[in-house]
Amino acid sequence: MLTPNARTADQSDAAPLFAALGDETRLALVDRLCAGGPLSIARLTAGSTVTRQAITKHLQILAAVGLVHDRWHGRERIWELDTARLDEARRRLDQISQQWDEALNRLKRFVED
Amino acid sequence: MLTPNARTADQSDAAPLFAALGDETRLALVDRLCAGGPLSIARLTAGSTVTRQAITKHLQILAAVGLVHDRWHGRERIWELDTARLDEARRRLDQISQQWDEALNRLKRFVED
DNA sequence: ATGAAATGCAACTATTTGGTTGCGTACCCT
DNA sequence: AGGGTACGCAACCAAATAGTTGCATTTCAT
Repeated sequence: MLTPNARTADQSDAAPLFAALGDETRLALVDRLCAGGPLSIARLTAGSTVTRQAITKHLQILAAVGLVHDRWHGRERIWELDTARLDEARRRLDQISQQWDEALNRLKRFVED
Repeated sequence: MLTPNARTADQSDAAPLFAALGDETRLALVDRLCAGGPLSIARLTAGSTVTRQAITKHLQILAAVGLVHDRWHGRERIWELDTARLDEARRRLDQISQQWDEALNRLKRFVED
């Protein structure tokens, strides 16, 4: 429809995603799941400075924005990156950065006139 | 050098950047500065639900990660996107998403074996 | 069957965060 | 000169956040 006030269509709920990533511990968790594949809470806790319960909470926050999901395997709760959602998130990041890029180019053209 | 444990080189301080973007109000500010060019605090406050002081604080948070910077013009404090840093941030986002992408592909290959 | 391992749940705490109000100051304009 | 406009600074507040500890539950392995 391209209404005059179109702005920010898809990035409307980008803030919670950024917020979920805006923590060192959580970013490290994403990192480890990225590099190491599915891991149990105990595994993820080992090497971390914080307690298992803290790790659990962080994982739940990541799950709330769909970046990870869990699966039970015996007495272990295995967490893994949600590849579909993660890819979606990646595309959203690209999209936002592209929006910024376009806007910046417009600004540059404006300044250079 | 490609050491065995290379991971996360440049995304070390990505968390504060994500955190700065992880707030609706701040994301909206970035948005407005993106679309509308440099604006004063009063201008940025108009149309927002929160007070001028709140806006000021948010701008300072964005400034702390280098996304915006300010410049005095008479009695007005003009805020604008820091294009250089923003571009850097954009590239960092791309880089992280690419890292994720590669890791996910590795995971997929691993699963499909 | 029993003990250790992996986890959940709940209560509690301290710090950070997002926001406010009140008041003072600098600047512009008529 | 004097009033309105744009802003800073500081104190304050409520809610959210990141973390803890303590205890109960399930599951595995011997």
